[in-house]
Amino acid sequence: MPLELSASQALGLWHAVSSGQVKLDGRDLTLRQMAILLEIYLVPPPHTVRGLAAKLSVTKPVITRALDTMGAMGLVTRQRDERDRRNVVIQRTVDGALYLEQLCDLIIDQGRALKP
Amino acid sequence: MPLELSASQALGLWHAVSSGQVKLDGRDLTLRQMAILLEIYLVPPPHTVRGLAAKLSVTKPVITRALDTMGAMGLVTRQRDERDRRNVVIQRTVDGALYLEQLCDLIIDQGRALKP
DNA sequence: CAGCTTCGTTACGCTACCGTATCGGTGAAG
DNA sequence: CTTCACCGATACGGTAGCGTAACGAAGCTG
Repeated sequence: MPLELSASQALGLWHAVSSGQVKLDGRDLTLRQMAILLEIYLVPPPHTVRGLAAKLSVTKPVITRALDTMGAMGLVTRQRDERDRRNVVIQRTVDGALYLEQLCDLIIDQGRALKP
Repeated sequence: MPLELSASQALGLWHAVSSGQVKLDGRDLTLRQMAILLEIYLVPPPHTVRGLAAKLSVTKPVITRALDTMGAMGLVTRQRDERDRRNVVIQRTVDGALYLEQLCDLIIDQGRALKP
């Protein structure tokens, strides 16, 4: 199910959704934080700090800090891996799912409202 | 030309493009900065600080700072309005157009590559 | 056990953004 | 000319991000 977008549709959609996010949601997630959050929720677990860092080509402290921030927002949770206690497993939360659901609705609505 | 997206397509696209931006482009624009940049390039001029602030429901210093940063990156330029010298007109640049063209390609490519 | 690797986290100095408040500069009205 | 309204920029204190480097805890190897 590939998606064929025109240049106008692509940038128009990005514009509408970005503006909508800025106007509606006070939380100002970084592009990196957004990428991390989506990775956690859209890719099957388990997720580790090291794995996320490699997947996004950023350093580990970037992940740790992002998890700190998004954890304080209630969007994710961390838990020690009991099988290898060096690892930390990142887990999803209800609030995080709700947040992405909201984003999803915004994207779909703005896509539907693309002006001709 | 409305665009009908499924939930999976919407979040998948957002995920792929966000990750691509993080990995490929060193510039880490804030969501707000991105919204401002797209507003400047997709909406017919003239653009003023006050107008952008109102359009995005943010304060004026946010716009001034974003223009400082993106100006240093070469993405936009500022110029006094000679007809009413209180105003500042924000203008597009070649580099800014190239940057958005790159983003556009990324969105289109990732949309096309959405996994079934 | 000692030695080494692999985790995630923390420390450090730095830069950039935030919101509020204020500041010059400009235009318009009395 | 004085006064007032408006626009963008700046100052300020606070917060949060960055990259590099070092750290403690946990596993692995011999």
